[in-house]
Amino acid sequence: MPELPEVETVKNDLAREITGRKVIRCAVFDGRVLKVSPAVFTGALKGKIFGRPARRAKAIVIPLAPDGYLVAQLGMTGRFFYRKFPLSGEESRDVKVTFELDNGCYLYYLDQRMFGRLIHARDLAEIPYLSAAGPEPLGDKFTVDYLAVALKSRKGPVKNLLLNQGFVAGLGNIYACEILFAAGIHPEQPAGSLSVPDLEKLHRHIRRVLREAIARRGTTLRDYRDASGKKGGFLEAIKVYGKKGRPCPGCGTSIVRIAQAGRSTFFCPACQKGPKIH
DNA sequence: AGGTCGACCTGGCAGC
DNA sequence: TGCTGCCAGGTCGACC
Repeated sequence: MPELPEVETVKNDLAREITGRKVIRCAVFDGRVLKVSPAVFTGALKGKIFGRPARRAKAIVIPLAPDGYLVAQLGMTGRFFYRKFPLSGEESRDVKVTFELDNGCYLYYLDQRMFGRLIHARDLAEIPYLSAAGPEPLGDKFTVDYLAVALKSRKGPVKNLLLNQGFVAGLGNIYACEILFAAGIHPEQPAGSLSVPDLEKLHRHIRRVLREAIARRGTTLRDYRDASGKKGGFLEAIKVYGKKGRPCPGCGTSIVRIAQAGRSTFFCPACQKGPKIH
């Protein structure tokens, strides 16, 4: 489900609500979202105080006092829900882990498909996903020069490289499609064959699309919710993702769906020319 | 080493 | 009304 803008939104919500709160009780309802046994996990979390949550790639990193971290990878359908009152009945269907806090409120981790993980770590270096993540697209290290070097000699389609977290951290299927549409770049264009103007456009639109999506609190296609249970507002700004057969907002041509590396790609064959090398 | 594919899960929806 | 097959915001390990 969640790509950078959605994770950033949830992280900001959590920062407001749980920073400085102590975990009074922790209960696990399905250990498959953990990497250790429920007993080990709850033992590690009980009595800890949440520091201010941060985001790295698509992970939420919550420092714990006096030591350690809680790292959440939301996968496709993982989500946090912060509430003053306990969930009940239908609401609690996908609840996997519950944290009772010292202000009487509850933090829930829910996950329908259970591709997400809650990880307790003493040190962030223990988590390969974090070590392997490339530069943050909204950070200082993500420059046009970085793009030029990183893409050089890459033969694969540019769309696939955008999804590679080691190349740039945080993009997923929705924003990769939207960014390429905004930049006018064909998703099958070999990454290494992009011109300098294309690299500049790609860089600019990666940042612009992500910033706008964060401002609108992410995209809800179906499952995504923020930490108070609300949908994101970027759906109305989506131009191509999920819009096969609908007219391109730029030129009216029908949006096309193809599969790349086993995942759907949506694009406008008229506005996104190429691939130039075939 | 770069790139692709299936597996991991549950559930909603289209089509028959 | 079933039933079947396809699809889904991600990541990982196996393989070519």
